[in-house]
Amino acid sequence: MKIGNVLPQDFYARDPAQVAMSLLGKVLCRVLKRTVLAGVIVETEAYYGREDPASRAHKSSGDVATTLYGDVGKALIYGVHGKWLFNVVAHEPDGGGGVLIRALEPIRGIETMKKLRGTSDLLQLTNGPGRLAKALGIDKNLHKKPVYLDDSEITIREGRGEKNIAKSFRIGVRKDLNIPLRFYVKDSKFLSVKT
DNA sequence: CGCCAGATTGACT
DNA sequence: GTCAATCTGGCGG
Repeated sequence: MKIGNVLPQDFYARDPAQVAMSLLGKVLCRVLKRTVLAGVIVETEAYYGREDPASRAHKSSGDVATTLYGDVGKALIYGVHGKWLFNVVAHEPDGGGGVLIRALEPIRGIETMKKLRGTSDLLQLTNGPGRLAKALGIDKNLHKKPVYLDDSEITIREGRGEKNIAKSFRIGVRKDLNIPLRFYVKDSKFLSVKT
């Protein structure tokens, strides 16, 4: 699997749902010390701003909400239930929103990921937002880092094209919108939930 | 200032 | 099936 160039910042200057769908098949690349950890994105979810009851920007003016309305293409690390979740800020110029990365197919640094995750089961390595964050050594230190700079510790790059895309409602959300905002590669073995 | 909820996971009864 | 862990921000549950 060849890892391509980083995606430009304006890739993220679109509707979050568009970006979420376009990110499938792209490669999330993490440089940890000297090791490259990477995986193909196979599952994403879109979140909007104040109008989205599931968004952290819904009734908030804190740092996370501000970041959701700030520069696109920045990593947004969100802590919940004792885990770190990895998002990318993505929205149109006048809006707010982001994309949650929910699952990866590991392609580089698999041994390191196994060590970080404490499991040797390839299929369990990155099949969930909290799991992939742990497998890639993602934590609050990466908050607000740009993912569109080639020498960044965390980047998103060109990968393979995906056509077999399906959608569903978001996972684990109590107050969802009435539209499907989860996107995934239909036949991937690395999804966070079976479909 | 303390308590609760939240986009989850894994351990335990 | 139930429960707790880690962290942030809103609210007085």
